[in-house]
Amino acid sequence: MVKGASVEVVKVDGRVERGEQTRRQILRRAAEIASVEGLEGLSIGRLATELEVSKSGVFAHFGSKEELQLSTVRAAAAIFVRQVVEPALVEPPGRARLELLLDGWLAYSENRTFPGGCFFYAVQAEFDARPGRVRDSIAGFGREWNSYVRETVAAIPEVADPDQLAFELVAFLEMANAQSVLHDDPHAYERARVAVRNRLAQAGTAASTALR
Amino acid sequence: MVKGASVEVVKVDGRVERGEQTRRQILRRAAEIASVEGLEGLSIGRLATELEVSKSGVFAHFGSKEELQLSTVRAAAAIFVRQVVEPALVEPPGRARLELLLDGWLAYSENRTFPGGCFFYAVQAEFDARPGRVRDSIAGFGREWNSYVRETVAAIPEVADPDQLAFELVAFLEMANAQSVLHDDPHAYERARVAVRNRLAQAGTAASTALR
DNA sequence: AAACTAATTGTACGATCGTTCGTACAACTT
DNA sequence: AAGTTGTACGAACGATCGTACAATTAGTTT
Repeated sequence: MVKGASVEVVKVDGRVERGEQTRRQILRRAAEIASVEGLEGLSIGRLATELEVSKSGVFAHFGSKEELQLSTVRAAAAIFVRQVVEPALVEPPGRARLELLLDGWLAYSENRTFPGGCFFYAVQAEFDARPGRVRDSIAGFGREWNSYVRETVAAIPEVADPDQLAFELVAFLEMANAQSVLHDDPHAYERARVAVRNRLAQAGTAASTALR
Repeated sequence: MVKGASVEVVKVDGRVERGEQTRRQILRRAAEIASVEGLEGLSIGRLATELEVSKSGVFAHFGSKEELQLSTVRAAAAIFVRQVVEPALVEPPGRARLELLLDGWLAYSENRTFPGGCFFYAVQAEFDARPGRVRDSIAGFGREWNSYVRETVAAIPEVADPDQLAFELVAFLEMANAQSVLHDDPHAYERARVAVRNRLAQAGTAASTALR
């Protein structure tokens, strides 16, 4: 067996290697800025200044601001998946996985993975009413997230209406993020945890169907 | 009695009258734009072009962009109060007033009083992580709204924890707005109505305390 | 009719925006 | 060693941003 042949994929070009590292640094910083200032408030010049590189150097990586925004959204989605979705996969589908998922989300918001709180909360509100590829991309990730929560909820046998329950649970999460960031109120997360616990307890009883 | 003496307040100066009307038109349009593009995306030049007045004419009314933003927030708050808060006052404090308030909010979002959905949802997410007077103003109105919902909830005798219930109810409203605008999904409002009905039914039973 | 006042306008400014272009240099290929 | 490729740079572009200020128009007061 040739050593390293399967570790270093195909390319070992030091130039593109360096380029990709620069690109990663740009995108990480871009996601941080965008979570605070929005994807429109994110400017190429400011990004270059903060990273101490040239404006044209930043621009060359993406070719247009729209492409930078799209790449930033994708990069933030990867961070979100690694921080929220993947840790919950250690549990098999069911209530335990759901609780890990929701707790993971609240931790992701609370520990300020992005300085402005949840990246997607910020950019969804920014682009929800505009046309364009950036909005479509954001909406696509939002749909993916909603679907995943719904499926995770649906894996619990007692749940009667997964769509409805997923709607309410995600509402608690986003509300906690919004209240915490806007009002510097750490109690919001405890409110959300109580709401989640209460709602899941309700879903586990026959009363949930009787209440219709 | 002198006719009209109490109707036309003190001033009858046609110039300031015209000025105030212009100002109202500017602010109405500004709130519409800001609900879609945000308060930063709102530019004085664009505002002037759309209203077919001069850029300096718009600017003169406010003296700075920050003052325009602050005035826009106040104008939007007045519209919100008239459309959501005041109609619910026809009912005395209690469950009926709360239901009117929540239904009023959902209608305010659903019928697109502002083209981008709820004005405050949009600008809260935009300014929540930035410092400054505009953020402070938005946060102030947000606190007022939260307090009012909490007090309205607290007027219902069966409610054990008004803070918690208000948190959850508002979460449903904002989630409906967000889903509706981003995904063009009118069903989101029905989801919110179901969630509200279900949660209020739960609050009216002894089970709400037993579930702790 | 003249003097005054308030709303609105036109012109101009410096700064910053996204974008384009030619160039410099390091790294890889032959 | 010579040639090619990829990243990063500096300078400049037209457009738009918020802002400043003098001129103009419309309405009120004397």
